[in-house]
Amino acid sequence: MLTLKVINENSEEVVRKLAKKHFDAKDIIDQIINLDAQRKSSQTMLDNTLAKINSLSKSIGSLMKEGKKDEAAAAREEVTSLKESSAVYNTDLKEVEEKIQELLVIIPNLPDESVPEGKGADDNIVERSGGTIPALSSEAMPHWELAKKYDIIDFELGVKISGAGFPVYKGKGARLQRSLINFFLDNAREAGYTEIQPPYVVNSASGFGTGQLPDKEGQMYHAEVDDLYLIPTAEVPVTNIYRDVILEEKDLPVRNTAYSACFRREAGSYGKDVRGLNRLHQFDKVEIVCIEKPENSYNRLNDMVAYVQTLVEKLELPWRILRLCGGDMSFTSALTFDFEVFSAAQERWLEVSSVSNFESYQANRLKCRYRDESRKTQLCHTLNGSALALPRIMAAILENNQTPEGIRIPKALVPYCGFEIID
RNA sequence: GGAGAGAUGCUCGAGUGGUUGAAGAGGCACGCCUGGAAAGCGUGUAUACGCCAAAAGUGUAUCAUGGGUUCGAAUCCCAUUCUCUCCGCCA
Repeated sequence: MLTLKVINENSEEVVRKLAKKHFDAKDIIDQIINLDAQRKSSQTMLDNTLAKINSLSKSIGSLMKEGKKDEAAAAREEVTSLKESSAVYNTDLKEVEEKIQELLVIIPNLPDESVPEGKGADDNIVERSGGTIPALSSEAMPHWELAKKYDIIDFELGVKISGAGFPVYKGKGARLQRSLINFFLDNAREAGYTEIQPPYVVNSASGFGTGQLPDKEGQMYHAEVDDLYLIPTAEVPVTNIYRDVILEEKDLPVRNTAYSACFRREAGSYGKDVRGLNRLHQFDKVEIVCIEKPENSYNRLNDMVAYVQTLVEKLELPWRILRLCGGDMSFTSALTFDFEVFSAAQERWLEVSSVSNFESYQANRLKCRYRDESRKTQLCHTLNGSALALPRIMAAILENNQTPEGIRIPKALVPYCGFEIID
């Protein structure tokens, strides 16, 4: 969430920037500024009252020692009445703080100046692209048919065991999955990321820290008995490592990578988008998470994008990078680059990675700070990206590399798989 | 799951109702000392929010978390969470 400081000091800029996300912030910002003024005055009143109570209480102690019982009793009475008013101020303060919080939480992050105007996916800008789209024969099959033909992914079996969106990978399909995970983790490690194995369920404080709660509660699986949430991405546990943490400047940048299964309810999705591997309730992903000094965060973002590019290149997939427009960006992001690979039989671009700079928006929720040169604490910037999400990579590999003899495995993966072809 | 013990600052650790934001030790930082280092000596060492134009300063809150008792709570009471020990179960 945004800081009160930013809202108070740059309210016009905040409203202007949020317009790019098609969020009309004028009223909310005004409300917050008013509430914040109330908050300050309530706090001042409360503090002054408490200060009086404290000093009177102390004097009672010494009056009792000196045997001045009457004076002590008088002080006691005064404290009693002060306590009544302090309770009122305290209630006021809590109420106003809650209201501010409720409003802060519904304001999206400010988009960076470089974010293009636009309403939706059609307005995203292609930054660059590479690879070649293969020319497939007219008998080319989409990946869900290939999966059946070679018996490597069983969607119906997943329905039987769990439900739609929980495929069962078998034989070379399962091995290819495992190979991709190792390939991604090894590449990340070589690029300087520290490997983390996080929990796959998190508490609500973690869900709040990264922004899934309270607004996206319906998108997570919730184990109610223990009040734990299945993670929708490793971003949640890995970023929450740094919740309520003050880092030293020398600790930055933090660069972590983690593999996890990801669980998403995907309530409201339907149609061709969800066919086959295109959208699942459980899928595998390797994530990269960085924490940076504010002045370095956009360089870091570029590094992360460049790194993800090396992955799609090594996998020999046709790829493109999109700079998301204001209307297509996530709530919490300041700047996002999406990676898409072309799935040649479906003839569609599939999003396989989303790399974002959240600036201090997430860090403010997390209370992730660092001590700068002058030993002052200030909010870090957080960034993350998929590197990469497996199912759509799998879909593209299967479709793009299909031949009459079978499905050819990209060279870079062969050492991981132990086979060159699925036949 | 059952029984018991516990949770204090960066760490260890004292503190069972009244200048305790918190003794003492260690660590760390800076300074002195030294040719340099060690030792020694000295100083400093939380966070958040208010007040103040700002610095200086100062107020409030925080001794796991949330409530309660009291003029006053790290200290007493209740609930929750977590940790440890023993028993049970177990990949």
